[in-house]
Amino acid sequence: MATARDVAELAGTSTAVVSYVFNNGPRNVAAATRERVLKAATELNYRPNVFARGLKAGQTRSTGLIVPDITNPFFAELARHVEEAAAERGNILLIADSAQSRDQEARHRRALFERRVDSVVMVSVSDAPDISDFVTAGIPVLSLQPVDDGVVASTVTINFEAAAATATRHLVDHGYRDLRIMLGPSDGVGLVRHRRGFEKVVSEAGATGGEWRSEISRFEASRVAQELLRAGDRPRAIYATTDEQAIGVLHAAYALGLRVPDDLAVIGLDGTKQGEVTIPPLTTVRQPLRAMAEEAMDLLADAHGEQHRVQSFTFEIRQSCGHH
Amino acid sequence: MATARDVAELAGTSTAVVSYVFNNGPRNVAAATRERVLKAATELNYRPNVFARGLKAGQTRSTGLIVPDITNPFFAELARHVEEAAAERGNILLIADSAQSRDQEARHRRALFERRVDSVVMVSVSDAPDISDFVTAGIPVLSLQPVDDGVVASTVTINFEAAAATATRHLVDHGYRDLRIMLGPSDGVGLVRHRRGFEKVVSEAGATGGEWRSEISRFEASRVAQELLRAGDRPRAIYATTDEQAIGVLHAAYALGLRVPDDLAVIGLDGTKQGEVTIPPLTTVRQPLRAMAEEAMDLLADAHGEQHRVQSFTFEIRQSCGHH
DNA sequence: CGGCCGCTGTGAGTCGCTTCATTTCTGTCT
DNA sequence: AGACAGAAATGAAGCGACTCACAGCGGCCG
Repeated sequence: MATARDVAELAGTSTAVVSYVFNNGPRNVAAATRERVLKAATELNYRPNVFARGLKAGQTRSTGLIVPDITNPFFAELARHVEEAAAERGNILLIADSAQSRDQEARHRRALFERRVDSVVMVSVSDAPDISDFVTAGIPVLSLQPVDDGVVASTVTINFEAAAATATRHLVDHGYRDLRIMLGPSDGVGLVRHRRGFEKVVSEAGATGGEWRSEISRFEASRVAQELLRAGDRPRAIYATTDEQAIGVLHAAYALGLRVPDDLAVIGLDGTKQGEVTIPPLTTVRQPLRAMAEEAMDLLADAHGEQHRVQSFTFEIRQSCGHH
Repeated sequence: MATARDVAELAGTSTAVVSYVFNNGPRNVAAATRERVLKAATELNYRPNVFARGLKAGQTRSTGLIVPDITNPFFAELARHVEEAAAERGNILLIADSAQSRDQEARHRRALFERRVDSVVMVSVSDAPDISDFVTAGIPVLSLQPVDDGVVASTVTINFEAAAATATRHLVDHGYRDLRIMLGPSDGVGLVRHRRGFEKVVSEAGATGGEWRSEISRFEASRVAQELLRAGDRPRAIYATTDEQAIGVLHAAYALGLRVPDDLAVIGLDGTKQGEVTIPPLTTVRQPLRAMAEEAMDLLADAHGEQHRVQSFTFEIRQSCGHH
């Protein structure tokens, strides 16, 4: 493995110059010298050793991403966007999957910390993740989901209350009077906002509401929804706070022989691409992942204390809600 | 951030001893001293600097994983299993998503190389990825999909020819006589094996075969399948060489008003969990991801030259093929 | 009682890169 | 031509952990 010294020797110069060339500074290098160095580097297939660099410079040009469940396509898409945004800014992204487990998440936090990532983007399994290690080490953390007060992290999110209200209003406006909201398992701000948006619209419309909780997985959501739909007072419409759960609801309806949207309207939230090819295609509130990822990386790069940004969502009407 | 020197001072000893304690060797440390060191380390929240360690030791206890498309749940599940297998062996996993792009894949290979991963697990976008950097640097590479001759990498795969034959035979045995295979876009050994297994069974049975090609995405697969199904000589059964494509076929049928399995039987290959909640649930050949991940990490740890291991698949019969 | 062995502990060199202080070079102005 | 400013290049000092050669210290044997 070639080192900077090898390159320097071949180019007839010093390691300092090699470093300046590869980092575009902090000193200037004459064009001719730069050429020689680059040529020598190519010839030797030289790559700066990340460890030596990280050791000396104290920064690693890497960002960590923690997602609660990489098998959920929403988080997979999110990872892709964050990766791209990081790459555009010259950073590499370390993706860590918590597999829905708080312990795994904690393990990953420790691993990222030890690898001295410059910053962390996270969607935690919980609403109040312990990020004190990062905070005391001065590593900025940004959450792409609302977090409880007391968690010192910036956030980039959509307005979930408005999102829930939009979806619910759409259902109400099209005549549905018996609705349910399917919420996630944890009890934080996120849940509160979803519920508020839903209930406000329901009560204004004088409709019937009600909530169900499920783990964020299509499998659990299907199980829970089957219970719900088998019960006597089956609702006519369900708003699920994630697409993953909405897909479970679609399957539950299928399993029970109910037709969507004729017997049951379904709306999700997230806006993954796969909503286009569910059966039937899923009406959903789309989070602007690309823009959120960009803004996240920008905020982390500047890192002027805690920031909270709200991005706007779009409502994608497809067939599962019955009115397109 | 506390260093070994800080710990040593607090414990009244030298950095060498701190190192011996944290690595259990290579020198012995008296029990009393070890205690003092551990206590000091806890007090200072000391973590060995990964970069200093990696620089000196030349190994990083990290493995890279390159997948062609993390939004494909099969690869997401694969990533999770490989991550677990790596963690059990004390390694951390760096996940890289090629996003179906050869360029991205090349970029990730470079990034992993620079980060001096000890080994690489990959599923390439192509059948003959250029892994010469790793090879010349002595970093072992293992592919979880068959690769063309000339690629110096170990492999852990199932027998695709047998898998295709099993699925096809199931269709033939249940009376289907007009079949199609949906293959992926690239032209390597993988494709050849799938095709061979399919065609052998088709011709033995005197049935009608035929092949279609599609990108590995449910969206493209749906588009391609809609063309296929709209044509005059619509087949009665389709075997897709990935679940992702099979799901696209399911959607294509839905979009055209065909019922699965009554009008069209569908079988996939991969065996992701989500096949349980597709509409209808998907019959599929399951790859033993957990076992494959374990064996992959074991082979990479021992790294005795190129190895090729074949694992056994299972055939999961659900409703999409019409006979359960 | 001297010599030697084995067990602990220490100091310093090393990994490859970045960067600062310093030297060397180039070219312009008087 | 001499002086000098500014640019370019260099050498060397770290960054933090690992590890080797070596020193200190008992204890045991002859």
